[in-house]
Amino acid sequence: MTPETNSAKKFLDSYDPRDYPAIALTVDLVVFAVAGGMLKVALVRRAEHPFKDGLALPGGFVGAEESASQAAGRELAEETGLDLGRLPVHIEQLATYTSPDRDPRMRVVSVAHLALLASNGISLPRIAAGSDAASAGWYAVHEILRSKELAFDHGAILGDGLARLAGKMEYTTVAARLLPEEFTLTQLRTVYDAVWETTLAAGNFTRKMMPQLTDTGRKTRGAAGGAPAALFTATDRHIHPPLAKP
Amino acid sequence: MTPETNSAKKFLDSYDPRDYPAIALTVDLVVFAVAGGMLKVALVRRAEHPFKDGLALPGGFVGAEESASQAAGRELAEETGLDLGRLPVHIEQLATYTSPDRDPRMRVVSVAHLALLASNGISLPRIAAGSDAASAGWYAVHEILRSKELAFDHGAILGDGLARLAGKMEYTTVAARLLPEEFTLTQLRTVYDAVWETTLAAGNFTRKMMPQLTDTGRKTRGAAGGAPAALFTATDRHIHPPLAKP
DNA sequence: AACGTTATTGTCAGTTTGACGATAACTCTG
DNA sequence: CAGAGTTATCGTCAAACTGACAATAACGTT
Repeated sequence: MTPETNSAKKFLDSYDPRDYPAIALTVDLVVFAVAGGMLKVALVRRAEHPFKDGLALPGGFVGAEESASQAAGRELAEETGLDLGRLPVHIEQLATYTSPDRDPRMRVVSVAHLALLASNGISLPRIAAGSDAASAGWYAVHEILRSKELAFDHGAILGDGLARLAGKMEYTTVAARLLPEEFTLTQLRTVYDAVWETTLAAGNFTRKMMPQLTDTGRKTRGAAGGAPAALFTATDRHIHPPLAKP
Repeated sequence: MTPETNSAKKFLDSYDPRDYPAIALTVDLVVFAVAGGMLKVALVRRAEHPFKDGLALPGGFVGAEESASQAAGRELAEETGLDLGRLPVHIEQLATYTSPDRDPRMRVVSVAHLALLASNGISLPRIAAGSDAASAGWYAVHEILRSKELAFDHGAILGDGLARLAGKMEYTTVAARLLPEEFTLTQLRTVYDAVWETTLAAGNFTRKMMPQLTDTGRKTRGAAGGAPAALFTATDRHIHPPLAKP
């Protein structure tokens, strides 16, 4: 039996790092936010080869004493300049991409994470370019996916991230993580419309979601025309039965 | 900025493997099958320290030219002696475990995979112990989870695997991957009962699942009492609306 | 004060669910 | 070979849920 066919447990007992090609462990971030009725993703324009001047997901190296999720949080702060202490961000692991040739330089294993950034639905925080990036900004997700112009396998990762979010919104209240602590049902419906590229009926949406949320008792004031809307908060919860994507 | 805080892309440009601690990339397998009305998982008893004589998930090292999913398929064959060419097996990536101290010997990053082995629901193929294992066999999942006696973080991985399967069975027909190509509705219901630890009502289950499956036109023959049951096949499909777990 | 806009509630027909009974098609037993 | 026991499938019925609206109420603006 060759070393490769041994199990990892046995293998490790006689493992010498110098005998084997090094592996770089990284995280890539799919950072979503909603603005102007559209789902946006944070992308950086690469300053270096390969894929120089191409668009890529922000990401970075996992430190020796870190877990991937710790690295994801740290990179989110560093690479985009977002302050996690201030802004509430939801992060979860998405999937891991291990194809041996996904990076032409060496073997790079990337643990992709999905991050949901809370916003008011109008404006997004400016994001700063990280060390290797020429610039960074927010891009419309559905357009980017159709254009297929992301570096490395980041197009596939972005697609997986969107699928995860769209799916989870059917049976949980995650969509609320893209909104401020308190929000109206219309804001929440806007998130669904942005992610699903749909136009849900307001009345039915309210009837379905209302019981899943917590009414703060307060209402919006000074909206430009129209009745004031009730303000709700949400905790991550299962919707049962799910809200079906049309 | 320290090297660690650079993004991976920049980092790699000046990367020297010798400067950084090596990372072992492995796969762990959560192999499920149903027998005797219970959900079983394939486990090996460890022959070596650490966790000598403890129970662990089968797994192994990812080769230099392999992706994690390729390694998962190879290890499933090698570590358990199952012949994938013959037995139909469904494999999907589960999650990646990266805690720096999850293995006391060195940094081991493990990409866990979920594997569903088709069986007739009665007997399971004997599995052979891999190179590092004293023995290997099938264990009742729910009991193992309650006992919390798995090595490393394999208890958490097994729990995540079960949650993934249980959840996916609500809105897809994956459960059929634990059965032969052709199966009856009662067999399928047995899978649901085993995974969910429930007892679903036969009539309602039939009404709900029937339209999701393909009727072969054939029927079972020679069952020990009772009417013959129609034989169905399934392709991976969404169930809409989902079948709710009680 | 009238008007346009928006949030929320109400209505109603059609669908799905959960509980359970009825029927039909087998094997096994005496 | 005539029950008896089992099992698969279909039928029924009230309750819950959905999708498509209409109706009402509560604002800001003109």
